[in-house]
Amino acid sequence: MTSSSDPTAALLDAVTVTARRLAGDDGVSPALDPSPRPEMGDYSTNAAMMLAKPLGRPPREIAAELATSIEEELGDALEKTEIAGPGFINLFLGDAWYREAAAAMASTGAAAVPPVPESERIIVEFVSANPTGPLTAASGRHAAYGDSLSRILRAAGNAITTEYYVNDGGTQVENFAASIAARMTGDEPPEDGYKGTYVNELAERAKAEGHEPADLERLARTGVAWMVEGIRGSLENFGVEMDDFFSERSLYEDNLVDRGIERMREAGHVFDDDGAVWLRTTDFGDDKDRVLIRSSGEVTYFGADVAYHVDKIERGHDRLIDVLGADHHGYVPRMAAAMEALEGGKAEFEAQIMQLIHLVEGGQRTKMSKRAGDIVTLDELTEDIGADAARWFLLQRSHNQTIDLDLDLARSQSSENPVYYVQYAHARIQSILRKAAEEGGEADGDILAAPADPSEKALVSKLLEFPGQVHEAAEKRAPHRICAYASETAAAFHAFYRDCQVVGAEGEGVEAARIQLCGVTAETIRQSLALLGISAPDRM
RNA sequence: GCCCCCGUAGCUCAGCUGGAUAGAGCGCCGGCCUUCUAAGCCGGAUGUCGCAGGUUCGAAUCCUGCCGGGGGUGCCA
Repeated sequence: MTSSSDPTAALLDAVTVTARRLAGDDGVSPALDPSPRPEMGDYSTNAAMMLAKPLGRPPREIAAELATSIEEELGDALEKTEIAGPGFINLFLGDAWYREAAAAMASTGAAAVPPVPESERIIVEFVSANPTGPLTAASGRHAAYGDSLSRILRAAGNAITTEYYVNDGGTQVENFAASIAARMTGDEPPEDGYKGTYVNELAERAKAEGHEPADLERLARTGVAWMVEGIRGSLENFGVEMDDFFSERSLYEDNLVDRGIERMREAGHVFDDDGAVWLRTTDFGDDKDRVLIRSSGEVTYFGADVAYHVDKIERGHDRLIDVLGADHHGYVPRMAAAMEALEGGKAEFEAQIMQLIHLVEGGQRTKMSKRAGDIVTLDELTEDIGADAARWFLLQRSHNQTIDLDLDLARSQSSENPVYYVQYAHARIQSILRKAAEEGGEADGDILAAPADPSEKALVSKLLEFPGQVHEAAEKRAPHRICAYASETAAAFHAFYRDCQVVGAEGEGVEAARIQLCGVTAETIRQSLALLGISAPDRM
């Protein structure tokens, strides 16, 4: 993880080494964080407080001892140390340290992220909305989250596949076909059918292409194909990279369901009762056993889904991440149990539960029911406020949190959307770099010797956080942290912009150093936005 | 009944594998464009971190109980 070329890692190494030496314990891992306030130095560590208990000595006393060792370890890079509060050691760094740090980022690639020590092959399944209607704004939240999470996990060094499970079998597809048929003949859809206006459009198209209302089988297949086509388009417009669409029906055609159930039967976890075939998920922590094949002979959704997950494992994935809606959380224990029953922990199953999103319009929450047709679609949302803004709104909060998205606000104040704040910083930098290129030729001098303004140091410090932020977002499955980081980075740049002239700056090496810093900042912002699936415009 | 999410500023929410004076955006009040993009910057006001105990040198953060809001709990998908 750490490398000597990473400036903050070098600081942390020095702190860790001295702390371990004093404690005689290789397990001690002190933290090094940017100081909360300038008077508290540049970085601070809690090392002394962590050692207080094992050593049985007052933290400030330990801190004094550690500080001396740290100063010896770091030499000239360090201006001074101070002991503060309950026992924090604050490190004060010189301008040269920041110039070297910026230069290191410029040479290794600003946004270089060291890979996780144990890289995994991960398949992320998300959206997987029924192909009986267009994607809703709620699906959009799943799409934004799953896509961004995948990008972040990939950036952290994992091998990622993204997949959409198409539920093209089952009763809801029959209802769907019946609804189209009804509209073709001018009737109302059945009670539990689909009533959205898009069904009328499908009915028109079916008629135009010579479908018979009586041929429900064919209507179902074609209708689903049309919807999947539309869903692919919606995701594409939304900037989602979906590697595969996996058909539920193909499970039957490839005989994967029978095979999966057979394997579970061999493992001794399947039993027959009341004419149905059950999986004894209670052996693995579920609160009741689950039906795989109904007494009618039909395979349940669960039965098919288990077979699908088995297939994911057989394709060689170490970890299966399912992004599921809050209404599916009760489903998690049984799938986890099934995976345990079958594979005995060969692969990790992990569910990420999305909480609800409420769209607020005219001060009222809109109900979203696909069957009633009372929906705001993802396409409408994308068209309303743009894919970039939509993705930002959907990603900026934890996926684990119910959110209100005020559509009126998103529309009317789109120019004040936080995403523009970040994009604007990027565009501003590009403008500076264009001007620097036009007036080029004078940007030389010793960059490392150039003095650094406080807002330059703050910006460098923020940029240095990028790899750690990516790893933290990956570990916590939390894209919203990247939103926060991108905003902070933009703010640090805007402050720098206020304080520091770049092109034509006075002083030995200062202009060159600042141009370099601008380049590193632009790259970091661009990469951050890329992790969110948001564009980084050069002009606004 | 059982399970999951949530309760932090007027609003929407970060922070929650414990650390210094609890943050951001929006909204509100007041300033800043002859200078690389004012979609920006600076200053100001606003908090019983739901309540009560416990653990700790230290709790918004961890533990227990309670209150309040939302969701789930099918031989549906």
